[in-house]
Amino acid sequence: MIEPPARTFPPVEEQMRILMRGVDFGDEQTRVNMEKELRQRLERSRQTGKPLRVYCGFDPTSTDLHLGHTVPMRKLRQFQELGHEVVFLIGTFTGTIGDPSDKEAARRQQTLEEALEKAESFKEQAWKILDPEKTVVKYNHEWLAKLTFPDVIHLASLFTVQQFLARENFTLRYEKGDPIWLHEFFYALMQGYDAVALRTDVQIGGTDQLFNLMAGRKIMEAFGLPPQTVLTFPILVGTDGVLRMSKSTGNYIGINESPGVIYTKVLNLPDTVIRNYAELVTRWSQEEIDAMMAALERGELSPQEAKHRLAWEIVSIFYGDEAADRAAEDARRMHQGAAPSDAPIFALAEEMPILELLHKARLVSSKSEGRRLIQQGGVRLDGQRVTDVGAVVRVAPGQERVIQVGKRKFLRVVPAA
RNA sequence: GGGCGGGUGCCCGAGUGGACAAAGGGAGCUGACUGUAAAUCAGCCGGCUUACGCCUACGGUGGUUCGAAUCCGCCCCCGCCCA
Repeated sequence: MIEPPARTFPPVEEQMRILMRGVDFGDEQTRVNMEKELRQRLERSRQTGKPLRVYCGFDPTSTDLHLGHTVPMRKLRQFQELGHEVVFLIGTFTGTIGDPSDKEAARRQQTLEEALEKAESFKEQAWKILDPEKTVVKYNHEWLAKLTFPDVIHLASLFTVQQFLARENFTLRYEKGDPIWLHEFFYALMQGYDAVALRTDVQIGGTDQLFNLMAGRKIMEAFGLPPQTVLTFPILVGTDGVLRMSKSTGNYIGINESPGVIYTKVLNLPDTVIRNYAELVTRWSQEEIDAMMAALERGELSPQEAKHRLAWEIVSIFYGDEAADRAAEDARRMHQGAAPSDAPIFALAEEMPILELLHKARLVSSKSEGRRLIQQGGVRLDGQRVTDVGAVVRVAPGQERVIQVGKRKFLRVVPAA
């Protein structure tokens, strides 16, 4: 075993200031305890020159990462920049069970193959935030799938049923008479065992993960390891302004979505979530955010304007300033009924009934839907409302026509080469 | 293992032989209104079709019937209570 060369780290208090920003436990005592633990760990690491090992797990339940995922990832990035060792853990095994933490019902199970496939795309997207050179990627099926039944029984024996039933999401389902499958209890055990397998110093996650993170501490102790320090963060609400952002509730903003889509989704957020977004997904300092919120309060800044700033900032984080400028301009044009610059283009070889065109261009999911939309006045061709369901679209050489469905869907129709 | 109650469209949920593509609510979509959103009002909301209509659908499967989400058999699954 070769010892890695000792590193040097910034002063502990400087690290603490950066790392504790945004941390929220929902419980003051926990906060005090964890802050103290983290400080001790940082001090020791500074003395020994050994970086802390920090991790956060992400279950590959969909192919795309969204803004909610980026909140803990940005914290990982901070650890990374301070010189610590970051593990980007992909829950290839936990993802097949489904985390009951945020669910009123059990999540659909998937196969390991499906999870592995999604893990690949996760990894790629993660590099928009994390430094790939400094990140260790791990997959938890590598150790969880190898546990034997006695191992699992041992893990299970560390907890009581009451401890699990005390969790709100289980209590609610229990009281409602909704099924709670036994395997759902094992999620926390698996996540806790990840911490053992990784010999981790710090684990971070959303506040909804507190139970799972604490379970990890208990399991580490049972394995004779010092319990990990846990840091939790507020939940990013979704585009509905109420529920936690997640793909399954459809209220998400994917970091792989086009700049235009991200920009307009942010613009359409309810006013009430501006602070939540400003604090969790921007690069702004606390002072800037407080100033902006104060200006909003005094009516000096309109909510629309604040959301334009947010939208620009968020697009800029993932795509750069230029793309953010373009997205802002497109949003303005779209509001006036013009096609945005990134509207999809459809090459039309010969004239085609509009219903077929809408369907082929995937603006509608069926011809019936397209027919209804036309009857309701929801389809425009070059700004003119289409009234005839049987209308035929043709495009002259060199010409470009614009089809608009509803307020937000645009299509540019050009002649096929 | 036993008793009882259930499994309906994206979700919740009504429907117990024909009037059922299936009440109602939510979500979603379109239009009007509005400073975006929300709220409100109106419409739409399985597919194919100009339309008449046709096809697919009420856990699975096999029956009964002119006709089944609805009745019967078998199977699978969930909840509650008992063991």
